[in-house]
Amino acid sequence: MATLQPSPLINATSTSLMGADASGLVNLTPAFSPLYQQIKGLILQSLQSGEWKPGEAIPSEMDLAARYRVSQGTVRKAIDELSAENLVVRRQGKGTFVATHAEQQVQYRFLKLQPDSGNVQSEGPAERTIIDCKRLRASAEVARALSLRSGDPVLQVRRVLAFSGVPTILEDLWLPGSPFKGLTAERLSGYHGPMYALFETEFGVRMVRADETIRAVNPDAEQARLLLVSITSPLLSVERVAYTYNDTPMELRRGLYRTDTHHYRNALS
Amino acid sequence: MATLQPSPLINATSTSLMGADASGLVNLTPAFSPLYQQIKGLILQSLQSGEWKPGEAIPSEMDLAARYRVSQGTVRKAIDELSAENLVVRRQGKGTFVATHAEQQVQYRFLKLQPDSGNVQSEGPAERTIIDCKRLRASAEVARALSLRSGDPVLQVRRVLAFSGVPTILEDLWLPGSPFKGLTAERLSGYHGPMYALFETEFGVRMVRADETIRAVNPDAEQARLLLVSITSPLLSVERVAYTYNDTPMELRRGLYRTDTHHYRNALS
DNA sequence: CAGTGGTCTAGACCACACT
DNA sequence: GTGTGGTCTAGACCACTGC
Repeated sequence: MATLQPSPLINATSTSLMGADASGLVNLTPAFSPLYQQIKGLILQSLQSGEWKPGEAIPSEMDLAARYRVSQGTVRKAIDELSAENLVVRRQGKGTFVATHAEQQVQYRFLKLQPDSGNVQSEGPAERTIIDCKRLRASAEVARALSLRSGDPVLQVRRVLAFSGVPTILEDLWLPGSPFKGLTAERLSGYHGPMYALFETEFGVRMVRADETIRAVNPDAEQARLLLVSITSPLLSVERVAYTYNDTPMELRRGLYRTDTHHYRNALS
Repeated sequence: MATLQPSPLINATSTSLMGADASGLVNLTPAFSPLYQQIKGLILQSLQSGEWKPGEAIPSEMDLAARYRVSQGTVRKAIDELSAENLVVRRQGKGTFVATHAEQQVQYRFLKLQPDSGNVQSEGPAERTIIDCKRLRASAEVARALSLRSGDPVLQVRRVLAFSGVPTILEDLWLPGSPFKGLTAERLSGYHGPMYALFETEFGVRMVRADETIRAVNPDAEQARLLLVSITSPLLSVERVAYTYNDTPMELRRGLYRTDTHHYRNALS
């Protein structure tokens, strides 16, 4: 747990010092970024490298300020942004913690489907059924989404989520083969809790961001069978690409949602 | 443009002063809020009351600090939050401006439908056709969404948006009657630009936030006719409630989106 | 050039959580 | 009590905009 300053920080000015800056940070005017952004980048590196793991506390603001030789306020601003991006969670009086999908509060953060009446809590947990889990070669489409090459090994998972016995979500997932080596249907079935939490603890992969593309479609015969609907039923198609740190895509997920008792909720601001 | 301090600000402590606080702000410990939150509330009031109109600059941080008798940093934190909520826009070197739907950059901020290939810009503006615009009494459902009473006067608008000649969006809107007195089909047809921009300039109603409920549905006969699709085509149903300041609902909008050449895009974080 | 928002620091004190 | 994040202040300087 070395706390050496990893590399010289670059300040925004060419010649003058700022405030009571004690570390003599200097910079050429062009190609620069604010100090707190650089600090944010350094913290991000430590998050990526696994120096602090999901659920753990990161060093206090004072410690980080000492480590990077900047003021507490600068560290604070860096952490503020990380907190706004849901990468860390601040808890007054306790510390700042690496965000995790395993917490009760933010479980299923990426799942926007809600029951029409009542809330997500009142509904109880989804009943999960793994339909399939196999290793195969990436198609061109999957490869593009995951930034792989066509033919690279990928893992494909198909599962159904049911609420109160009603199958509501049919999902196909594609995961890059190497980071998820060792993932099996048994592993998935045996785990109770969010899938992204399992990814964190078992494979060290933390999803931080995702993009969804939504369409209205009709299911094919097998999809209709698994969701117990007719092939003429309109369904929501939700294609998600989920990213780890560094905007690295780590999952392609195609969901089919029944929206007769549930709806996709989105807040615009 | 009076700059009197509107009301005594309440500080977080009971007896001691904070820092070099010169205004002697005092408070009982229970029932409090941070100073910058109170400042934010005061700025919000001025935004609501129309003291500063969309597109205009609000006073500088220094001016506001003097007006409210707090430090610049406290005003800054208040404005930071307003900026994060898209209520104001900061422009370095120029000032802080009341956000507006009329700006080129953030036009159609609430419209998440995008062409499958290319971006929103490359597509060019939508061709708009007002189908209907009439005054009527709020149904129970509409009344609930708009926080009105059943039977209260509302305005209903139906329109179609087409891209490259292809009708893609069919929208029904309901607006509370009193704030939008004087809105007619001609007014809407004659206006080129975002509808929410017209609401700002003509009716002083600024939409700041919205919730969308999304489902997959089939159109009825008339909807299918207007969108040039069959009644078996799956369509995206997007029901939106848009809010002004103070979480006051000011619009109910039901959209039917064709998703054969477009898709609903959502970023999760 | 002056004025604006943006960055950085330093120090004080508050609210909260644990021990 | 000690340590954490949270608030508030004051002052300095930087970066950008427009006169």
